[in-house]
Amino acid sequence: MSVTIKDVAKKAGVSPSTVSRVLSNNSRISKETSQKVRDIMDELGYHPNIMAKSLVSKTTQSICVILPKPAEELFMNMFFMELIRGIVTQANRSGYDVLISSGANEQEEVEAVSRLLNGKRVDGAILLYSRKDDKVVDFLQNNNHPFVLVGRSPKYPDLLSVDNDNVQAAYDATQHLINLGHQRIGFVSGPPSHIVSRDRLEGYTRAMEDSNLSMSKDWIVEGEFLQESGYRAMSFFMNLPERPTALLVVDDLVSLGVLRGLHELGYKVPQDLCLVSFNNIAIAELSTPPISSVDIGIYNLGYTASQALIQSVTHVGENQFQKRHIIPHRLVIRESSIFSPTKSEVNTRMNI
Amino acid sequence: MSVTIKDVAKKAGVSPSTVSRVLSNNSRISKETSQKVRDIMDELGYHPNIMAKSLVSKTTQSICVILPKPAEELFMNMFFMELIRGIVTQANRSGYDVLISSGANEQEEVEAVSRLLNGKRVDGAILLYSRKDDKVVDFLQNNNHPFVLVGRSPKYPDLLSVDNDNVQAAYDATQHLINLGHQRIGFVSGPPSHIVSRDRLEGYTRAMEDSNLSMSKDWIVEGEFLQESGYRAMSFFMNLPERPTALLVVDDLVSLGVLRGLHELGYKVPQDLCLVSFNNIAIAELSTPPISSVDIGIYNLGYTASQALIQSVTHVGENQFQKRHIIPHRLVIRESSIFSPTKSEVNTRMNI
DNA sequence: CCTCCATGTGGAACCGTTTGCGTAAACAAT
DNA sequence: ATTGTTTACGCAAACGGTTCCACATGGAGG
Repeated sequence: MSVTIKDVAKKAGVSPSTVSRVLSNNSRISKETSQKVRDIMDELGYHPNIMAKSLVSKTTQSICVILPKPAEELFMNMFFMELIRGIVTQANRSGYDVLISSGANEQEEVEAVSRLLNGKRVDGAILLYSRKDDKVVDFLQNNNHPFVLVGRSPKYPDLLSVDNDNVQAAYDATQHLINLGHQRIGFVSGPPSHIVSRDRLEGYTRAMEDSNLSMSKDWIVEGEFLQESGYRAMSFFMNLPERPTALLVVDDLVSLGVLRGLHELGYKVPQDLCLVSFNNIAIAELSTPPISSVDIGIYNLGYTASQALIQSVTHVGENQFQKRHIIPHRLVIRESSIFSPTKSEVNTRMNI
Repeated sequence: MSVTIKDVAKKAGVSPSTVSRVLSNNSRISKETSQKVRDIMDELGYHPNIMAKSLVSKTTQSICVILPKPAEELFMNMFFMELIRGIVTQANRSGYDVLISSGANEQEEVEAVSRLLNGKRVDGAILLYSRKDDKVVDFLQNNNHPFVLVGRSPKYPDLLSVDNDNVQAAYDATQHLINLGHQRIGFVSGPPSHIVSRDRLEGYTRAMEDSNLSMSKDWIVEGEFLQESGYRAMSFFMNLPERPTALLVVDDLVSLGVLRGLHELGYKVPQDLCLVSFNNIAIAELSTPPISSVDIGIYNLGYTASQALIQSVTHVGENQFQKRHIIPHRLVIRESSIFSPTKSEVNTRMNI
């Protein structure tokens, strides 16, 4: 049997209400009483029961985050851990706890979220928006539960969301390659159903157009967010009569596939082909050679998502705060796009 | 205002107790009443308030897992996500929720855990045991809260724990190299403060001894669980008058460093040096060449940890169940240790 | 016909907090 | 001396459930 507020009250010779008021030290309690109660609390090892507190306060001081389905596991592992770290750090700083949930399929996800939100176990949810259509989003909207999307959705334009400016990110990355003298730049995209693929493609296209560089359909291939897609894209590009001299790749993992393919065929990066990709997950730095990548601030995405959500649950009703949060990106240049002077080889990249 | 058990009771023309009994369908409620109540619940969209339930039942149906400090972030990202996935999946299957917590330092970790466990927000904790000394472990033990360790600890031998047989794992990996004909096998270890380094070193040593292969101190170098350590170890080994022909590496990330170093110096893997490492995180498969690695079943570690913890909190007092769970490992052989026939190069590995 | 037991349900206490309202005491102002 | 105001605290209801106990009903057994 653990020690309750009543035990403290009794031992201190006051009422439970007084102890409660000491706990939330905003009320008018005399210095002496307050100190005495605090001493007793320490002595007895009192810890307020969070469940009881949230029963009456009608707030749980916790949020949940929905893990995507196992199918997307591989792609998401590094990404998601970083995101969670950001979320948990921010949430804890605001005195909130974070609950992780998942479901084997969309239906299970909805059930899990329903149990958590409707059952008043959490105050709000963070979810990764991936597909164009999402039953979880629909559910949360219909029951108007507070939630925030990581990513953006054309279907739900004015939801609370945290995202990058992927168009600009792709523009910047492409511009980087153009500045290096490249004119024939290919783009390895993801599935067109993902908005992020489309945004990055758009940024790429704009940058090419702005520099009056020609593009053909051959310069653009679509795939999944998987290594194999990169491998296939690579062999497609390298078999072209006019090969590109640089590639913009939608995700680091895909880049890894490109890299492996090139390695197998005996091509060198960046000498034979330059590479820039997106997301800057750990493997970008760790691969051989390290991959230039647009850092999208995953931790920051999580941190900001948590912040936005908690703000919206604590100030429910007030509608004046920002809906869309754009996290800044930053191009991290590594060996895959720039010839490294530490290696004593002939730089042939400019002879294109 | 959400719908409560009383609303359901009133509308159904029964008492709250009856509704409660319908919810936990074990009591003696007539078929018709039960059905009627269920219908009303659906109609009203009733969801039991989890907080209220756990206030009286004194069980929260949730556990927490403590993230290690940011310092270990890099090493842990992929590992931890996989672990969490295992934990969450199992927990959800058992009707439990999982709460993620972290702290900037050990003191903060203790405070977080104290708040969660003493505040009765969670029923138990899962934690990664890393160092030889751990305030969190001490805290949990002293307040005898249910918890399970992922990893093993020589200081606390008979705690509830989930772990691999790292000695055997290293033995198997070494034996694999020996079977391939290697005689000069080096070992790149982690920090000796980590029990996992010591265990794997022991397995390596035993295997070498069992095959009557000579070892010198030069064959064993210690480092961190970082890429740089691998890089340094590589240059140490390659400068030796008598180089090893194969390396056993304590972690995939370290292997990546070795690989990069070899690549820079123009050496080929596995032709010039064979590599086997541990953990089999995603990068092992994705690197060039793919790294042979001992899969330690990270998901399974998490899954089992959750299972063990939940079992121990639901059957508290009963002391008869298993304390130490050993998760099986499995050597995954890839190109880094075996010459791949798909590549048309001369196999020089056996000419050692 | 009376008792007994099984079955189905209601009443009320309780879980550990918070909080609105009430009040006693002390002091200031009239 | 009476009234008003402030300060410090207690009482009790509420939050939304669960569960022990009581009670009514209806057959079965004697």
